[in-house]
Amino acid sequence: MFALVDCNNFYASCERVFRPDLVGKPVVVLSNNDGCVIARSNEAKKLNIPMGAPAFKYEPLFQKNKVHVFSANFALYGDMSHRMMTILSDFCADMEIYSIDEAFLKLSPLQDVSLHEKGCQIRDKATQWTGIPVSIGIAPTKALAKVANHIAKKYPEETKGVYVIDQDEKRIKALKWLSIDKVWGIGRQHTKRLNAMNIKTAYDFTQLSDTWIKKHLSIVGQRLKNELMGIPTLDLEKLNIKKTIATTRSFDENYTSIEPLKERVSTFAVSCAEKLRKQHSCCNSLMVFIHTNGHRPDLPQYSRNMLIKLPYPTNSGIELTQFAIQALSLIFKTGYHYKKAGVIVMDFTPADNVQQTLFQHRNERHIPLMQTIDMLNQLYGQQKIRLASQDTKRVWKMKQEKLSPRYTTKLSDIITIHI
DNA sequence: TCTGGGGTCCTAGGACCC
DNA sequence: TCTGGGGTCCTAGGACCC
Repeated sequence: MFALVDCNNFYASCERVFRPDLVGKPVVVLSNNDGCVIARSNEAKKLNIPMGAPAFKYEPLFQKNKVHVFSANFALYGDMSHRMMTILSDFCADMEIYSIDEAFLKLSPLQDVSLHEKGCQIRDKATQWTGIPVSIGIAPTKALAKVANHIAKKYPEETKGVYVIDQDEKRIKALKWLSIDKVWGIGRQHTKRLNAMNIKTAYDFTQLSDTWIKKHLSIVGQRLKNELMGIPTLDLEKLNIKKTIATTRSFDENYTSIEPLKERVSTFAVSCAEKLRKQHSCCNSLMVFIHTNGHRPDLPQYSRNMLIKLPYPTNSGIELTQFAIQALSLIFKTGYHYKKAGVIVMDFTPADNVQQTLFQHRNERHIPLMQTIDMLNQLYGQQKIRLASQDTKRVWKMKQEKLSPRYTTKLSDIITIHI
């Protein structure tokens, strides 16, 4: 059986762990730049604040309802996630970390307790040890575990946050209850098409013919149907090596010249290189993109990307920066207000198994240099060592007006308790 | 004034090979 | 009159997830 453990309103719950005074009150967390709402407590959801709501448009509603607003604090969320996953892995080594706030556990047959009791044990320990409430769905397939999780979340009173689908009647009842757009793997486009055919629930979906599903939703849809029918088709995926890595940001203001863009792109390339080294990969291709603000149709729009094949695989921040700046220079045009840029690296090879080429290869001396930079940055704080092309004067700032302390990852931010 | 960031997988079609 | 058959690799685009 698969158990899906999902943290409730994860980012909002993280903010509450060290602010117990906020329990029962509406809390929202904003995206980078304090742009839009990316997490909401149940109380905030009840105020009809949608996911992705632009913060500036909802400011009056926040004020009126005393909504507690936070800037995204990914240092905190990442650390809390790590704590959660560590606790879950104690219960079950056979685990897939599916996202920052979700994990699938593969439960082996239990002797002493029922599945439901097991789920309750996991829920209690996870919540007590991290302070974050979780919901758990247990079922014979991953897609059905997702369905069970939905039920646990939707009916916290009745289920106490744990729901098990272990009989066919329960499976069918659940599928008839779940509307098609809530099914894992069915997004907006598929919903539109299915609704047009009068397919409204997950159950309706399982009644479609294999041929139709395969033709219109490809093999992915076929797998989903199997899973919903209770036929295990998807297994845990444990390989955690990424296939693409990106660092992209919107800017607080618009840039019209290439200089500030060069600085941003350098910083993004350095960040990609760091992430590459963390997973011991080198990349063979790099893409840079820039674009104007799509929400301003009154301004001239421009959007381009440039993908370059590197002459040799590398994870050196210096080399990637050089290539990224080259790419940027090729696509930059004056006369536009740039709002966003990014660097994406792809086409990886293992760092310890790099194929050399005859004429050009990476600067080997960068390897120990990057190790030293990584070490210093880890010791003295992120980006302590930077390239000269980066923002050495710390001019660039993300809008983060409501940032909470880094309670768990910064010594000076640890809370003091007065007794 | 102000609207996020980071991923995965699949398919069709073109270019190429013998 | 009539013009084969069987592959691989790559890319862009579309769908999805959190």
